[in-house]
Amino acid sequence: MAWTYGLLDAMKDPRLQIHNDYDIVIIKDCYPKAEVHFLVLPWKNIPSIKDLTGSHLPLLKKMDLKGREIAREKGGGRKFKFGYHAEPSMKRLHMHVISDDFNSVSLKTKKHWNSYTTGFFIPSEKVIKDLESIGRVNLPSTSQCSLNLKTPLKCHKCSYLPGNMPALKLHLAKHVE
DNA sequence: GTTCTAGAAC
DNA sequence: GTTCTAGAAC
Repeated sequence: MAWTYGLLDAMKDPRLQIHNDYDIVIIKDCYPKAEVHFLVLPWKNIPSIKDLTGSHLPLLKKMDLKGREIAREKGGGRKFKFGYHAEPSMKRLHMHVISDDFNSVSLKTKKHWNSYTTGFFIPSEKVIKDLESIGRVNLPSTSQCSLNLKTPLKCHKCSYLPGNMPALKLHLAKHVE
């Protein structure tokens, strides 16, 4: 499927690049799911989080550090999440740098929501800790991933349980103000 | 990953 | 009748 390789073109596009050096690039997500949403990618051909080993630690620590730096510089004081999807749809390892308002017209589905707010989202710190301790990332199983994505909607900041996506989006607006 | 839309849910 | 979601896309 051609669309799974979309990020390989996007990361080369200077119009999307926020930062670019010899081993990593940071781009704006083309369909941001929050007010600020960047992707940190290595130039090295690492297809997915499943391919990571201890040898990637220096690179992952740099991606983490640069991601936090960009969030500080471009985040306008917003709070951020840093991490990876357990089962990404697109090729090339990419770390999400996403502001925790989730205020975006591109946030449309339950899958979108649950991919950032359940165990489907693997924080960057955990990826690094797993590689340091066991030399690989301990990921949820395929069935655990599927359950995470189908979990009933829940607000990430309070106990509110929205009945559907429009209700969630109305509720999120209250946390922003 | 998105777009589109049938039919479920209300 | 309208809103919303889930699944196909050759």
